[in-house]
Amino acid sequence: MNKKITIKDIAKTANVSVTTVSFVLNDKGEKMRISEEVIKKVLKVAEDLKFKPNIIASSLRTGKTRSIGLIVEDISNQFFSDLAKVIEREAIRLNYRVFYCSTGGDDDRAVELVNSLLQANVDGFIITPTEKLKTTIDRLLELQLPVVLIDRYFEEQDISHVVLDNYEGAYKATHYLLEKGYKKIAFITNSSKLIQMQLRKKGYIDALTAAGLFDDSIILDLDYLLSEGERIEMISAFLKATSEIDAVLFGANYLLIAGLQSFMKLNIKIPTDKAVISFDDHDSFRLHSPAITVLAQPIEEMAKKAVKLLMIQMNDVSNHIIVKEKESGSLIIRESV
Amino acid sequence: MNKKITIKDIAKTANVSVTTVSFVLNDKGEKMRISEEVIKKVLKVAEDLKFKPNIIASSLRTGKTRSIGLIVEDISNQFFSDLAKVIEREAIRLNYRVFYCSTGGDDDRAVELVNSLLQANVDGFIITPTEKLKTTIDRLLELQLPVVLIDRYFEEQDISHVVLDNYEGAYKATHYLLEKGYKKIAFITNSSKLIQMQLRKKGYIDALTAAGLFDDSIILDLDYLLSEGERIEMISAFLKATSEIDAVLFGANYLLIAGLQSFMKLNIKIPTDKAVISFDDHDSFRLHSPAITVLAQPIEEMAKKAVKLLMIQMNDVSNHIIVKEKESGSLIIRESV
DNA sequence: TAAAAAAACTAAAACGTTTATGCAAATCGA
DNA sequence: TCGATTTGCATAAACGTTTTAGTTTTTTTA
Repeated sequence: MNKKITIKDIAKTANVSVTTVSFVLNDKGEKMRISEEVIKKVLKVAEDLKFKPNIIASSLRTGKTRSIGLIVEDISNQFFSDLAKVIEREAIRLNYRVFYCSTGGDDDRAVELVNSLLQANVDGFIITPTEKLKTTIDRLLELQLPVVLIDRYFEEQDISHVVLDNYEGAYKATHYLLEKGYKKIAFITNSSKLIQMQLRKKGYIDALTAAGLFDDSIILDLDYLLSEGERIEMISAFLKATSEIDAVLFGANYLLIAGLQSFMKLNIKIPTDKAVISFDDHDSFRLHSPAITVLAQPIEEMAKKAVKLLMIQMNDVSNHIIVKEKESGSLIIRESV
Repeated sequence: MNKKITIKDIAKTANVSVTTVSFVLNDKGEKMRISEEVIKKVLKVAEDLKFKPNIIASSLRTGKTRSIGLIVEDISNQFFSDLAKVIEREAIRLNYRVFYCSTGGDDDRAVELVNSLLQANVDGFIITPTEKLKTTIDRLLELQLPVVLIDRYFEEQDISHVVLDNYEGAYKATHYLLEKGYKKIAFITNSSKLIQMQLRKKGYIDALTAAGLFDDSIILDLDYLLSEGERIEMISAFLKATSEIDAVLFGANYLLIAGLQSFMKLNIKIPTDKAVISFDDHDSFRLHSPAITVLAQPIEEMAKKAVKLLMIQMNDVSNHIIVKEKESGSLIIRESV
């Protein structure tokens, strides 16, 4: 019906060239010495005709799509969905759209997603990397594409990232348990080689070692790809085998979600039988009785900062500015300790 | 460095025209009577040069972007993030990318998001509409754009949608409470005029009316835009004012999330003091003790069906095929009744 | 007063595809 | 055997922008 208005139509009705229209609409009117008068006329015509620029055409010419690719581990995990929500909001505010995808912790899938986003010509990436994604990310860096990692990074890779200060967080949480008099503190984590888990483990170990209470037999490593049922099984088995422990630190929210079910199954009472702290907050943890003490990540700040770092790279084509942000987590004390 | 390979490059090295290359790569070789021999040669060269088509250029010419817009109410609500996860997976499987956005229940924002996606030239929309989005969606229909609504729809609008059978679900849940002997059953809902809430309410009312037990003073309507704190306040006040009720049906997961905190505050025990059922499942509800009985939506099926209905419309340019799907919810009986 | 510089625009190429149209050579029909 | 088809490909226009390289007119300079 009412066919699309193009800058050609504007040019025609305003009696100027498309070049002029383009300059004006891109705010380059002054720089290109288009007269005040013409600028006003063009602007008015564009308004009158309700002109909406064709982003595709613009993208083809400029190579920019005003879209960013967001790759997280699992959108149905509240930590990531909260993160995604803020990132999306910030992006839209800056007139960027976001393509969202979940890796599910699968390396191959992650590589595919990167390739897919690459083909879609996204202008930049915000990525929660999987274990072996380093070389794929190296490729992006070689292509000079803006990338910021979030939640985790690779030690040997020079790249902008924003992560929790996992070491400090784990140390703080463990120390809090020690302070409260717990002595046999277990750590349930995933077997990921990724830095964020390694640092959490290190913070835990160092805090215990400092207190002379470290015992490496009470650390449980679970594969990320286990089903929830399997996780519950394995945690239950672990708890049975280590009945002497008096507190448990969980390395991620989905681990405690399984853990709580194990506790229920084994009829272990929190905090009387065992104290509990988890990384990452979650609706379930607030609502649980007793409410769970957590080491919460400042999601809003982290998301905002990630977008900011990405924009810095996007606006600075020549130099690849690298900023490494480490955010401090906050121990939210509730009733589980 | 290694500049982008285009079909022009392929044409040159294969000694054919770009037309031929385009035909071959789009599987139109046979139809366009390109010889077997040439087809093979072109394919080989494309492979050798590791050709990746430029989607933008293709989009500009064809008007198709192979992307869909997904607008949900709130990605950080588990119901929607679960939905989004499946939709994304299905879309990628079909070689579509998805732009994801949350309305936050805000009409103005929803309109903006639609416009933004429109400008991005998405090929189709999957939308959880807000209250006043009907006319905006009408616009999409006029533009002959594929649209499917999910979770809710407008009664007077002829459009594909996939929703829960909310009436049946509410009736089933209420009836279950009646069966268990509860007589004063309250309903806590949001004040949305949207059909899905109205049907839930109707199912509830009809079930009670059939049992001769309907009392409209024990329905609590809460505005969607209230903060969680305010919701807790209002639910608490309501529970105090209506101490005679012996069961509560919650119209959505986020309402029970507030409700559980009210129960805790008022020291009301489930299910001894009051029985509880909620729409939508949630990690917290499984983990809660007692675990909450819910009317769960078949998210996986709904998401898959939504994508399927969208694809039907996308592949059939001429006719706007309308399919209205009503999925049956399942009452997951746990310990809160 | 003529040459140089500045101001105010515009023509046309380019981005990488898709596709309508064209055209020569080979095949067919009568 | 000669016009009509069919086969097998190529030319070039088109999608809607952005941007380079002009061009014309006006103003400044010397």
